[in-house]
Amino acid sequence: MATAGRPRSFDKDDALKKAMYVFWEKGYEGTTMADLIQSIGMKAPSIYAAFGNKDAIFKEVVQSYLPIVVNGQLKALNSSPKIYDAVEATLKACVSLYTGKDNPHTCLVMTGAINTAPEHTEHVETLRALREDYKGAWKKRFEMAEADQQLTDEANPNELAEYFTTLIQGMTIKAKDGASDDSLSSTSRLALKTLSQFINHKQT
Amino acid sequence: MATAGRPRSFDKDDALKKAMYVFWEKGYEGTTMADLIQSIGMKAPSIYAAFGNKDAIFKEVVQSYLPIVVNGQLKALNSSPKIYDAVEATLKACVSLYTGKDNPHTCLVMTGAINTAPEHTEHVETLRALREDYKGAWKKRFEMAEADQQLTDEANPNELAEYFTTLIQGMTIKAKDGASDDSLSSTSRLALKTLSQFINHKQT
DNA sequence: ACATTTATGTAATCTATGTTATATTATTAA
DNA sequence: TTAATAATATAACATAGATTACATAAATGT
Repeated sequence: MATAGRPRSFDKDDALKKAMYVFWEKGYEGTTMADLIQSIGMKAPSIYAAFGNKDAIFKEVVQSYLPIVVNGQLKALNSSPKIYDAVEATLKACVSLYTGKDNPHTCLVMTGAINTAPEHTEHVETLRALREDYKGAWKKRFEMAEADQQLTDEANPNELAEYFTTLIQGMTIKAKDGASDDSLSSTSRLALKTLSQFINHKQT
Repeated sequence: MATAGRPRSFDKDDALKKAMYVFWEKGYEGTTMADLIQSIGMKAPSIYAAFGNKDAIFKEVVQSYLPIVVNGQLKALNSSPKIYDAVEATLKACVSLYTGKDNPHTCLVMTGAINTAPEHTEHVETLRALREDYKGAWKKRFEMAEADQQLTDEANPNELAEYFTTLIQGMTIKAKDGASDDSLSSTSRLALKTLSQFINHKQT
């Protein structure tokens, strides 16, 4: 039921999405309120009324960004029972995201808040924690593969997770620098050569 | 011979070094003139007289940082005629730099200017070009190895260069997030497993 | 000694950017 | 129709950060 008062003349979710793309492309420090005002198409007071301040908008933006990673990469990570195929699919999902024609060529979580002023280290820490979670998801997937005897004795889930997430983090900078889909794909292909050495081919 | 006028009461090279560490740790946007004033220990007018403005200081800082990469990583890249050993040594040099106890845990060229305001994209572009040069050095090294028949026919110098520099860029973010020497070292070890698959073991 | 030159510190200034005060408008409830 | 509520735009405000004006200090050259 509608409540009293003048109704909002814009859709908040739509505005959030627009803000997300701005932060995604320019990062927290590179984004100004003027940028957000322009992309959302509403004046400052309306935006402040709807979201709070710049920090609050960024927080909501980060939350609204997460499903992109969850529904893309983390879903791909569990898309196949075969660990090699799952990793291959996940890297493909990364490359698609980082070179997609309808979105900024990087990852908000990876490059959204690198060098902030001291008063905004909160966001740096938030994203760092998300990167840690992200690596945790990879580790868990490798532990599953290990339990499933798909990995050799030499394989270490934690090390493999670090290896792949390091590579992916590097890709987000490469993409921001303009790396092509082909370029990132061949890097993925090379990365998989390491994984293949840890795949257990014996039948149990 | 000394020229007329009151002599400068600080050493410019020393000041530049101090400024370098600040920018190295905090990046262009994360560094304020107040930070530089404090670390150099001289007031604004003296710093402006010696260097110009913040942009000019950053430019000098970047130039003064380059020898660290050249004398460390790029020297390591040519430290052995054997490509595998050379790459291994280079990765080791990276890890040492990114976890060294006397310096910020990242690379100024990789993370020094990621999200700047539009008026400072010049620095983003400068660092991007340096990253390109860096990758070029890797590519050249792999081309040498190729000419020396150390690589298999499947090996592609450009792809190998992209692969390793992507990984190294990822390491700079991992290190900034607090990754240990051991962690980065094991990532290096895994990365080398890909390279080993491209090493030509035949005698010619 | 004195003029000239350059560096220095204090304090002001300029500017970009985040945020809010005020008046107005559009809606619901009675 | 009128009161209450909430959103809106304009325009002002606040603040952090880069930069500079000005007076003073320390050197050189004559």
